Amino acid sequence: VNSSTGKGERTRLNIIKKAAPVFNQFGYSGTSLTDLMAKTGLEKGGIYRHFQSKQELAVAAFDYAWSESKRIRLEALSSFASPLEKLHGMVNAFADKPSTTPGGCPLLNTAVDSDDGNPELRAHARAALREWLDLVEQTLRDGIACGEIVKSISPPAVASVLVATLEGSVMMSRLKADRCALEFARQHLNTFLIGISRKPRR
Amino acid sequence: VNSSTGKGERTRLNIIKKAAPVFNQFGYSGTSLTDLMAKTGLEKGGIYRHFQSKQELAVAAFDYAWSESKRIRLEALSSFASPLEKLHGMVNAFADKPSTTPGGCPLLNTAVDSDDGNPELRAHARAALREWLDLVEQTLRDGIACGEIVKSISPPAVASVLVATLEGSVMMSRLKADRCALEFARQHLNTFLIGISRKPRR
Amino acid sequence: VNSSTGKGERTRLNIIKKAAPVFNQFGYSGTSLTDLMAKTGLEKGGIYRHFQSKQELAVAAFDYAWSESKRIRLEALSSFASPLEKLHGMVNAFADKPSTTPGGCPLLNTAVDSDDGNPELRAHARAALREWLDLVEQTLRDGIACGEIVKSISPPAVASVLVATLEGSVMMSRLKADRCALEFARQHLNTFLIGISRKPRR
Amino acid sequence: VNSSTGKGERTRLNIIKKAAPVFNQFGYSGTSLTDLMAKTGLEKGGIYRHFQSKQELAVAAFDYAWSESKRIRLEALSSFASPLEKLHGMVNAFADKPSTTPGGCPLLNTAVDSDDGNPELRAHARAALREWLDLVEQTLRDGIACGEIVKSISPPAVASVLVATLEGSVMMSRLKADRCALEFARQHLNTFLIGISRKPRR
DNA sequence: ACGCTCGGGACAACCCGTTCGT
DNA sequence: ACGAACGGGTTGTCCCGAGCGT
Repeated sequence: VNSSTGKGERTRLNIIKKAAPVFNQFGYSGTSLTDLMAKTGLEKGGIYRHFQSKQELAVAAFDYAWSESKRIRLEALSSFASPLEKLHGMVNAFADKPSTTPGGCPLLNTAVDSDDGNPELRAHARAALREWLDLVEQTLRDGIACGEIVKSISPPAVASVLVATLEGSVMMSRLKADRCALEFARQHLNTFLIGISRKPRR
Repeated sequence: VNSSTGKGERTRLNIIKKAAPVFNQFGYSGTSLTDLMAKTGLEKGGIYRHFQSKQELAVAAFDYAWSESKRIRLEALSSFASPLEKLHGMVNAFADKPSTTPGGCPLLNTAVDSDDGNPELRAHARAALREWLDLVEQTLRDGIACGEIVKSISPPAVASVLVATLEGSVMMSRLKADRCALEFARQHLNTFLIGISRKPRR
Repeated sequence: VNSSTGKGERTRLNIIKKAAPVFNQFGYSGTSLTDLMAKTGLEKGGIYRHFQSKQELAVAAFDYAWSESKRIRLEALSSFASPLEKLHGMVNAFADKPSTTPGGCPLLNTAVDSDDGNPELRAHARAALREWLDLVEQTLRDGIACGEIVKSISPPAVASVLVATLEGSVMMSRLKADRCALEFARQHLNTFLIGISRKPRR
Repeated sequence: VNSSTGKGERTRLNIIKKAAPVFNQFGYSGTSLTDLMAKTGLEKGGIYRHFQSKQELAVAAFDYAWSESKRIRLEALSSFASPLEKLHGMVNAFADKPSTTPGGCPLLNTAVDSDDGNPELRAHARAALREWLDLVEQTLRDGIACGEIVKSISPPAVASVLVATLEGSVMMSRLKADRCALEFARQHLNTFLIGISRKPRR
């Protein structure tokens, strides 16, 4: 609750912080408790005191990784006042640092990884996507409301395309081991955003 | 299919066909030989006669899944003559059947799954992406050459964005368990393609 | 034995004690972890907690078996004061109980068994042989120094022959399932030792 | 039966020749059919046509290796006329080439290797030892009969010691990876043989 | 309360010796 | 003589809980 909680709480958080990159890189079934032991410096018993199961830890690790993503990206947005600028900011922030945690975007990774079983993890990934889409949609609506963005667009559709393009690009960039795809996406989306903005009459 | 192949070859192909969906759904480390035994109806020894390792089988399964994807999508394209129509056809074919193999797009899944180790698998995924991008780029260039598409666009950039948007959308659609994201992507990309086409003078 | 050792240490030692005869009887590749599980009463997880691999356990088991051999034989020697008597004692002790561990002499067995690969195990067997030869050689030199043994012999040569005769005999006795070869060796070596001793003048 | 038997017989012999060194080096349970396939160039089915089981092949391989040993050593003896010279010849031949098959003396290896189960193999090893001892004993008796060797020795005892010393030495030489032990044994046994020979009166 | 030591047992991938149809 | 399949074996790792010491 408060920041200076007991030792247990600190250990728990430490485990999560150390575990998050591992899960993000190797996936749920690709990560073993032995890996986690090595990273955390704890023994299995020490880990299991704080989490009832590997899955519970994986969920906590995803939540942590995602909250870090949000924190970093929202920070980058705080300096912008107008909705349109915020949208450009989102695109640029993502293209600049697509992976806030080693291993790429936690949302993409977890979504793909939990596609089979693991509904718990999947639910959290779904919530994360929902959050992100909501943020974009709301910003679009704000832009429409303040006259920056044309009324004719559908916020859910635009938000969906924007997120999809970014996520698809991060996959491609990682696979090709270059940044091209992300740069192409950045340019395309920025141009697209200008296309849906209301131009001042002359 | 292959007419004069021996029994072994047929069994090998059968194993691959049965294994491909499993790997595509559960990932490399999420798929056990026991799962594969159940699906193929073979014992372990029977499987290991045809593949030296799980990894070799996984690679073969990916190659098969990807070749199926290509076959199905290229079939859909054969009826179109003009490059622009082909591009629309690609988008529509993908949006209509994003997963030619149970579990979603093999490229996306394998790219994310093999992000950690498994460089062999990764190399094949990379080659698949390269193929796809090449196909789109070439079609774009054909379109430019025959005057259907404006010269100002950059084929690599457009191809990258197109693929990224589709791949990102399939991830989102699967995660949300609806088809919205794919439909939004289809509409967006079709509109975008029209935007880069040369309009006949009136 | 060790008074203030933890439970783990006791378990580890117990595994070694149980494993030593099995390895000695069936050899390295002839011994399976399943055999060891049966003998120790532990599950695989319990065994692998204390040893990183089968090989590490095999090495520990050999060391234990050899140290037992030394202990038993050196005990038998403690009552003798003169070097010559010690040498007779060694021969007799070996002929009386050639196998301190079920399965025959660990040195012979391990030397033959590790002849192919398994350099780790081989190194330990080599060290054991070295130890034994050193002991005999030193005793011979002591005998020469105190005038019990003629100066003309070569301690390394005599030690080598003595050990070889005993080891060869234990192989033969086991193969023939009788004690003849050992008795012949005992008699031969005792006579030989008398032959190299300095007789008191009359 | 006759020398120019059919193809099957030749293949069978070829398998044995290729298998013998492998079994001799790695032992019965250390040798897999896969190893044998590699060495013989045959498939499993091809091997199993000629032998009902791995054990049957191992037995045949041992018999072959042993018969080769005998052939080579008896060849070396043919030039000597007197029993005493024959005995010296045996010692020297063994010391010169202790391993007629890669991996060391088949008798020693098989005796140690088959100490556990594998009574079939053990029986053949036992017979081989018996043969060798018989040969030495008979030569000793011949020496006594023709007056070359003193009557007071016991042929079985001397034969046993002679064989034991050689076998023990080959183990030691292989373990130490030098030839010392064999040379010490050669010298010791030759001296010993001189010691039991009847000296001409002066 | 916390963390570690110890052990369990199921399961991992992979290889074994063997049989049989062709 | 091969090639296919089998089924149980191999070593080793998995995730997890019980219990001890701090």
